[in-house]
Amino acid sequence: MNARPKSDAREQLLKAGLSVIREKGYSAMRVEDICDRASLTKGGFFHHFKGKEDFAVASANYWSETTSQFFASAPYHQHADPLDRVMGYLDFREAILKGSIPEFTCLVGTMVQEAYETSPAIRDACDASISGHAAEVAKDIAVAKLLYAPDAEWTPESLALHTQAVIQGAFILAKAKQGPEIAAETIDHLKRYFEYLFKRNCTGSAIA
Amino acid sequence: MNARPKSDAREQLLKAGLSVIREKGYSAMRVEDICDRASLTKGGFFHHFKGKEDFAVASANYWSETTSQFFASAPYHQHADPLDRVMGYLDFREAILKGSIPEFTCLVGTMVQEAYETSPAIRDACDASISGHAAEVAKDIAVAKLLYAPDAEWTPESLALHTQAVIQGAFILAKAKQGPEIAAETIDHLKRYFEYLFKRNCTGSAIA
DNA sequence: GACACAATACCAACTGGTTGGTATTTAATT
DNA sequence: AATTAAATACCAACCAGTTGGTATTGTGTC
Repeated sequence: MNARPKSDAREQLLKAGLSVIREKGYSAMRVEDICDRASLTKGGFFHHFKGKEDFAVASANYWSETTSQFFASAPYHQHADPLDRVMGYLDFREAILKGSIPEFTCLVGTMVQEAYETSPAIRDACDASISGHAAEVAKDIAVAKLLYAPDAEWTPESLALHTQAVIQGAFILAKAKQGPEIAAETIDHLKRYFEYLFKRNCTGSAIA
Repeated sequence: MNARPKSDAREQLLKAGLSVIREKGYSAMRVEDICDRASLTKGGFFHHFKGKEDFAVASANYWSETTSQFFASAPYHQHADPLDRVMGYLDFREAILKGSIPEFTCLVGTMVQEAYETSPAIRDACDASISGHAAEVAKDIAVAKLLYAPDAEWTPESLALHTQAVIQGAFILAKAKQGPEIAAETIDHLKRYFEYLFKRNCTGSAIA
């Protein structure tokens, strides 16, 4: 049996990394912080990872896996209409702004700010995570565009990346202002932009 | 003579801080990095600042001063029409995405991500910087709204903060993707949103 | 204007706690 | 027996902050 319990210590370490890095950032994270939270000693940590940077890359990849599963199982995918799926995605992003700030903010958005100049490996892993998620969103946007805004001049890819930028920026504001309220407001603006783009504007309903 | 050169060493230190923190972040910044770039020794550093955290707060405040002067002297203020000033601001934000990434990205947006949990003093200084700048932008937005969208349901304050969120998020994408191009694209989306909000839409011109 | 005196600005060397990483050993699994 | 997983103990480098001292500048006093 259990040919691959695969020692869940590694996953415990990665889970610990997600929370520590989102609290303190990558540089301020100490290897011992991770070990403490995972109830492991340093010897164990260095058995599973080559070093701190290697761990950060693994954390970004683990983040990509867990978040893509999380979004893949989200309810908005059930809508038949692609625009409903897109707007459902935005509603979902807003709805999950719950709990403490480290709980709802983005690991890779935090980490890339610290490591983009000093660690190409970390930067690439963060970029892959953000761009990969954006590409998923872009799929629904592309189909919705064909249906509702076929002649618009923007591309689905750039709109999906813009969406990620808004969300990342919302997290920065949430951190500065100590709460998710402003983040939700900025996603509201993004939703209004989407409504305009997909021609639910010009009916007079959106503007008072 | 020169009763108060006021020792420009302090300002040299602060200037060094702006570049080092934008390159490596706050935690990875070493006091000696600052000293090296300012051609000073550690003794000199600790003469001017109580410690690293105190320096970070001073850096955020220095950033607020220099950027507010920079934006105050920008050409877009000369427009008579408030909406022209608002759109000019966005054009200006896009136009200054030049040079290397540490040169055009935001000090306080970077720093608050690292320090929001661990240093209330730094967080507050970063928040004051972002919110203060947003408040300046909100002034023109408020006047433009009265003229062009008086009944719209959004507030000038929330739109100004949304604008800062987009810009901060654009910086994160620029860091992940190693260049300003995506940042410019996301500001293009923001400009399109503003055109919609201020009723330059509904003419069919924006959408092919 | 000369002198004492005090404050400012800065430097070079040092300290001590922190921390990423290693070497060695022990326990479990196959 | 061999491989993997994890613990204990340790090290060397790093780095924020300290100390003690030296120029330089400003200020009050005679």
